[in-house]
Amino acid sequence: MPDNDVMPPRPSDAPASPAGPGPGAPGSSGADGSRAAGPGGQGAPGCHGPGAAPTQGLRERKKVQTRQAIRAAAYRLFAADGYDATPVDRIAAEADVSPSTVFRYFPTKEDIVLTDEYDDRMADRLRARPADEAPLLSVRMVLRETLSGILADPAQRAEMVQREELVRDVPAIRARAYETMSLTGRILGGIIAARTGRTADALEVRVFTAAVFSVIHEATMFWVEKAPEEDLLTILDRSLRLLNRGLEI
Amino acid sequence: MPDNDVMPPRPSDAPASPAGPGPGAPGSSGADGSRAAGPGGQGAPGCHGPGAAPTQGLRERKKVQTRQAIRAAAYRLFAADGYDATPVDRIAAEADVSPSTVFRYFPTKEDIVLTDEYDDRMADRLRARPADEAPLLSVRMVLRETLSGILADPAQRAEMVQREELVRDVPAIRARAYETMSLTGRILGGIIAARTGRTADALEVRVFTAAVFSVIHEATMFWVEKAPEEDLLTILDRSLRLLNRGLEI
DNA sequence: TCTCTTTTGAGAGTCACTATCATTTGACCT
DNA sequence: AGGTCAAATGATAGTGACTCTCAAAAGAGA
Repeated sequence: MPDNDVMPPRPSDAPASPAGPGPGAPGSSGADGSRAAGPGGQGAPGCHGPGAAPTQGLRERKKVQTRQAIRAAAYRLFAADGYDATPVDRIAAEADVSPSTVFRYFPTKEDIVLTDEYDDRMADRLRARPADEAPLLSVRMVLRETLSGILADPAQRAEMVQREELVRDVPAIRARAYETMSLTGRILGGIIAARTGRTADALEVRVFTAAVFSVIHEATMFWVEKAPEEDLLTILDRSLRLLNRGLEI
Repeated sequence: MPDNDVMPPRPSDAPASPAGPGPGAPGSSGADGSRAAGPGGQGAPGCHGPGAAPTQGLRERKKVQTRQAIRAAAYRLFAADGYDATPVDRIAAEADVSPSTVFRYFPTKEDIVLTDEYDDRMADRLRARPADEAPLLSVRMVLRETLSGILADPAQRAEMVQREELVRDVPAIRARAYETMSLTGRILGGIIAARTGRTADALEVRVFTAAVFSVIHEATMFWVEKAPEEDLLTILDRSLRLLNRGLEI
């Protein structure tokens, strides 16, 4: 049975399994390969110089291409006509693939917007922090490391802003964003648990990750809604420090 | 222009309005009238004693009846066959109304499960707390007052457990639950803001409500998943105290 | 009982998604 | 080159949640 390398897990899978993420790694499928997938992003799929060894086989490169084409088409149409007014069929037409192919690459329309590639990198960075550091401080540092890279690159920054605007404006996307958040939270929870000698499903660990991610989300929303020119990192720092102060406001 | 008294606001409404809740109160429509709407709940729609004056006209009473019938039918079928395996048409048939009527009463299938009637009461109780009390303590007290009432009544408790189980198991419902949460958060935010001399959309206020509600949600999930016999109030207290300690774990 | 308004039901349509199957296409081997 | 196999694609036909519209039914008030 083929079971399609291309297909990430559906949100409606595993409806009643309280266990951690299954063998088929959730979150990012790592298949993207190149940054700057945004509209017009020319990226660098295999351009390590003229005549360099191709990164992978033709098949793999085409998959990355198709994925980016669909995403770029979608972002373009969403920006022009709005999310709800853009049927998947039109995205498929714009990306020059069949509707079925779109669903093969992205299990839901929302996932075209919400495929997070940062989770793995953040998890690695978190594991790299000293084990005796206060968990909340570790999170702040990791956030700083990860985001400063993204915000520095105009293309990545623009894509992030557009995505957060969609999160802000479209209920369906916002809803999935929460879900993604709590999934990422589980990864974080595992790391924090290991470090503080608890199990990942201990109440304290879950409360910690829920609060942290919810605050990160809210701070990001504040940023796109109210202060897009201000420094996101500053806003996040203010927010997480408030959390660290026990929410004494 | 009729504009249907029965119809609560859709989740997809107001896609780009960053302003607070509009004039048409979001959250609960207050149309339910009686508690214990769960399966078999006989409640007390107008039973203030034999021969007492009817609460309202026949029309209003029928609306409440229909609403409860749909909800009861849905809960029954969801428990028997599962949420995804139960089409709205079958709920309509079971409740003996047409499919269109179901959608007139509940804008989405998820809303059949997630109509919160507690928001208004909690908001009132929060406003009643002394203004100089620490916000987080106020929230804890309000939660205690509200929940102890619900948990004491077996019918209400059973309905709450069933609802939280659906939130736990069904991604679509969980997603809407987050949305409901952040909507309720806005109400809370308004009250906290007024009390601490800020605007409702100040970063500190938003971070506060986001953290609080997310923790309440996570603690409740912990309760249904891990410790349904334990006291929910104790779990919530532990969680909110951890939050108050600045998440030092 | 008559009229007005609200509520309901019926029907057709849209769109996100699923399942299936034949066709194409890159990968690998000789 | 040519042939074989597995994987990716496209076309087609569903299902199910919703939306819109309009005519019939039923409570409210005179």
